[in-house]
Amino acid sequence: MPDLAVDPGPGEGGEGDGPAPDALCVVDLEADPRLREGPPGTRAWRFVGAALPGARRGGDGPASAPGIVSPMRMSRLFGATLRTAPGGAENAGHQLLLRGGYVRQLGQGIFSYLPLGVRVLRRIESVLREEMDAAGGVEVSLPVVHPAELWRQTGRWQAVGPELARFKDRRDRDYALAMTHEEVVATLASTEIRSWRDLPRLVYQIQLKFRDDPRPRAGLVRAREFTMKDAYSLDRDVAGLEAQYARQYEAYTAIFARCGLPAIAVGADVGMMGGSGAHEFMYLTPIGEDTLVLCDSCGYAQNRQVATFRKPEPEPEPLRELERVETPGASTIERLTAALGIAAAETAKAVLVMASVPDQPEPSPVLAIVRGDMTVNETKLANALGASDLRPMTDDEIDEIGCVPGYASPLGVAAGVVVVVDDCAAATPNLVAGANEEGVHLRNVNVGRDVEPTVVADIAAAGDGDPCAVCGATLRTERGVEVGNIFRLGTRYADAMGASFLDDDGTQKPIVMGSYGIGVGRLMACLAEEHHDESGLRWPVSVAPFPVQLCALGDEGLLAAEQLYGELVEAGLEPLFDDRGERAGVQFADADLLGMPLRLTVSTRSLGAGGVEARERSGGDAIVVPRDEVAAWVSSRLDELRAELAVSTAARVAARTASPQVGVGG
RNA sequence: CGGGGAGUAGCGCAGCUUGGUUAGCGCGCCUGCUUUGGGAGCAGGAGGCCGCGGGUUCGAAUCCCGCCUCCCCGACCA
Repeated sequence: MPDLAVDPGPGEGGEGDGPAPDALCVVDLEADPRLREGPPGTRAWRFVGAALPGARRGGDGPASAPGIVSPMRMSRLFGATLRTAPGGAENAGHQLLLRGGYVRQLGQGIFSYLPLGVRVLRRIESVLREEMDAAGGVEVSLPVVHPAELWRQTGRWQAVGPELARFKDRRDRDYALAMTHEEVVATLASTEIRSWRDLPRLVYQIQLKFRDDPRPRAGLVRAREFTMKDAYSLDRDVAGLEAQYARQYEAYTAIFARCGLPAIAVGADVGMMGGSGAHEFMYLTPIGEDTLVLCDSCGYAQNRQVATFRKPEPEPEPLRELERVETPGASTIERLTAALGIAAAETAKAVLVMASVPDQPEPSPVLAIVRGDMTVNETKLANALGASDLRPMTDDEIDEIGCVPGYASPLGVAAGVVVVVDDCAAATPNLVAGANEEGVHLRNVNVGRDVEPTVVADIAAAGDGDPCAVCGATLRTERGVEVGNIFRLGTRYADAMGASFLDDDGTQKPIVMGSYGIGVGRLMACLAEEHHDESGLRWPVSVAPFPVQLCALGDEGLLAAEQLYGELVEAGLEPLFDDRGERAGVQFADADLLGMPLRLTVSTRSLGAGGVEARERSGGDAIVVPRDEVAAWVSSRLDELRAELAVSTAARVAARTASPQVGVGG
């Protein structure tokens, strides 16, 4: 028993070699009868914890990750379990995280993590660190408060809008809260990277971000303040970027597999990041807000924002004379085709928007044309225009450019209106289009002859039933949550921040960058969504806050459990010990709710049966493990669960990516 | 930002239409006794600026005005 009076003094038991004092106190204070009498005093807590030699035992985490390898008594846990979820929590995963005392909401999109939640985060983070390190990464920690100047240099101070939270300091200088860290990394690189010999590099951090999301929702899935693993690759050339990009793709695949999240990579839009190509890693779930376009035949997978499809080849026919046709009340494609007895594919649909283009002070009017059997994809349209933002035109604005709602047409539109025509509409002859006149359409409109498009591009949305652009098989859509992404940034940030290096040919060249993000809290939320049942969470062994929960029933059970707890701790198994002395039902219900992979129960009954009852949260019958084999059994069962995880996660992915009609088999 | 909904005890809710005793219920919490393998029973108890501010009234949780916050649906993201 350690001497309570010993004060190790500052410095000892600190960073690196010592245990996290609080974690230890929890274990050893309680074992000291002197401290069980009343609330432990601050002195005793601090001194006992710090004075214990070598008290952190076992665990597989590195010594630099305090808090990961520590057991816990529920009597010391902070955070109550709730029988009913707070109102407003809609999806099951979020409800269970609230009910289990993992997280609490503080404000819109702002969350506190309680001890259990923190432990899940730490587990995920240790997977992230291992994979980033394995990919050649080095960890940094970058500021959350950024001087505005940084963002002005890349133009994003103006470009990103209110999602970037801004404030002034006491001297009226502008600052931003970090929503991402490209600017800071590029600035650092400009001083740290001098020669081609300093490249390639990969820096990463696990750091807070703030994005003033216009609409946070679904709990941790879309928070405003969130923790993100963000990595940045620095390379000499595009070939180097491609190599690191591929390496990150592999690392991400490994990360999600290890965490037990069924996620797939899809091609994606680059959004505000800019650059030349990106992938998003999507958790496949109906609660997802993104729509993915998938081909079961060839594996084509893209976010709908950028997905393409094989458009029909228009029948060639001679161009006929333009012809007015009265179409009273036919202000929609549906009514128009009914009125004229033609197919939607024979019509042209006009969509009117105002587009904000970064260098122009005022948004410009845009008239976009697709065939009536297709719909406009706003992201594609924005990309075709180089626009940062699109919004629907108001009625006044429509009037101003000489259009009539429902009969809008590129013919006779005001000068200066940007006309974007989908490539398929441009190639289809003799379309029926609006006449910019109430109740009147035009037959035989031909792009090129009657309409002079500013841009011809693919702006049509792909969807269910469209033919795959690659193999022609039928595409289908799936919902997903974006849990990670990887961007090829190129030299945009290096150019802006002056981050260059001296190459071996004696010339200064800009550093080629990539950036790679994973939302840690979002990943946790997705895991809760994926791994639960009606009674609670069912954490994958790799991310569970504790691998095993120890329940103790009755006085005899409690006594035996105390000893067993010590043995498990000794064996490095990090048990969560329910030492509250609650009734069986309460303990079991909480154990189910909290969701540790294994549950051990010690009671008069189990001891009479020869040992300890063991049960898995994922299901199956309870078994009795002989008293002196428990630690070994737990250890080997956890190993098996770890091994099974990758397989079961792969199966979960397969179940959602294979086409439904393919039998699963026995 | 547009549209809809909600703020009453730690959590979930009723009361409000038609103002009027001390603002209720379930769960949770505290004390005692009994119980003790799937959220126990009995008894006793604690806990409320009824979101905030103003107004109407003899009197406001309740009616009126303003504001704040949160949730949901649409335009945006890890």
